[in-house]
Amino acid sequence: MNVDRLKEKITSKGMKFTHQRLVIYRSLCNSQDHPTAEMVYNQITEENPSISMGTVYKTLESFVNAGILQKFRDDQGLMRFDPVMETHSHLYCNDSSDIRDYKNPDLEELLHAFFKENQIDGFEVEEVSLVIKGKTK
Amino acid sequence: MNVDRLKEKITSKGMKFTHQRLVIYRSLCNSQDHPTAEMVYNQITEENPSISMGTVYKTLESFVNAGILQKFRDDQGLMRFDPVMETHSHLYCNDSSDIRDYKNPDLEELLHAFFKENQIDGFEVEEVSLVIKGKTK
DNA sequence: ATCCTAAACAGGAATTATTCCTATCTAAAA
DNA sequence: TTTTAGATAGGAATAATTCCTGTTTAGGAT
Repeated sequence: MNVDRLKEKITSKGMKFTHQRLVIYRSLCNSQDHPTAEMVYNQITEENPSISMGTVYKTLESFVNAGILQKFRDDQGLMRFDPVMETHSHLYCNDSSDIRDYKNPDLEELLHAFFKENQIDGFEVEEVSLVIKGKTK
Repeated sequence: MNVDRLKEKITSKGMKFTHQRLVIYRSLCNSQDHPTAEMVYNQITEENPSISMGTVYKTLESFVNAGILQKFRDDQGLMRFDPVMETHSHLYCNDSSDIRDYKNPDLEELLHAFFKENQIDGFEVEEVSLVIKGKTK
């Protein structure tokens, strides 16, 4: 994604466009590994040594609030950030800390139909996601 | 569950039976709210003021290793402990930090069949669980 | 029943992800 | 160009969890 499109993404949500936000958002868009705040910091810090850890945290949180990123917790309790906004599941590798994306519309359809059919007493389902654990082959 | 059955549960896994383990395991068996280590500590500390926080953490971890408890992370990154060992899902209330159990054999069957049918390239599924978010009605 | 030892415990220090605080700076509207 | 609300840097504070060490104890052996 080029700078203009990154800028457009950021400003379209009413956020000021800053160098820090560009760098942090670009880092996420270029990564496939659902990085933690610290991973983002390590990735950008060589080219941008003046960007502080606090800014990374605050910026990631702002992106989540603006609807540009999703966040979730991994097994170790670390917050992970994900630029893919569509509904999808994650594959957790039991042998490493790898987390891959898994998207399957059939599965979503299946689950949607299931919970429409099987109402839960005293609970209104709003969002269902899967935690899939296993081994990379 | 009476003391003898609690003791049997603990010793059958090759663990020494101690007062601390009894109290901590009993607290979990009597709770429905998937408590954190701190919640367990608060629950037992009035009757057992000499049990330390470190012991609560270490004991819960030992139970998990022995296969007496399950653990998982909630949205806030807190470790939650669960005496229900069978496969089941959790309902996360969006308005509070409540987490309820949800068990449905049909759903498990459905998911099992789905992943048998839909192999994932380069990944071998070992365990699937659901994160269900919504509102308590 | 007593002794012995590996394991468990209490208490507190250390670690670490994350949040908070505040003085300074800057994007972008006027 | 000026103005100012919001963004940032840097570091202190917080909080869940782990680690460390000296003491105690469960339960098998004597």
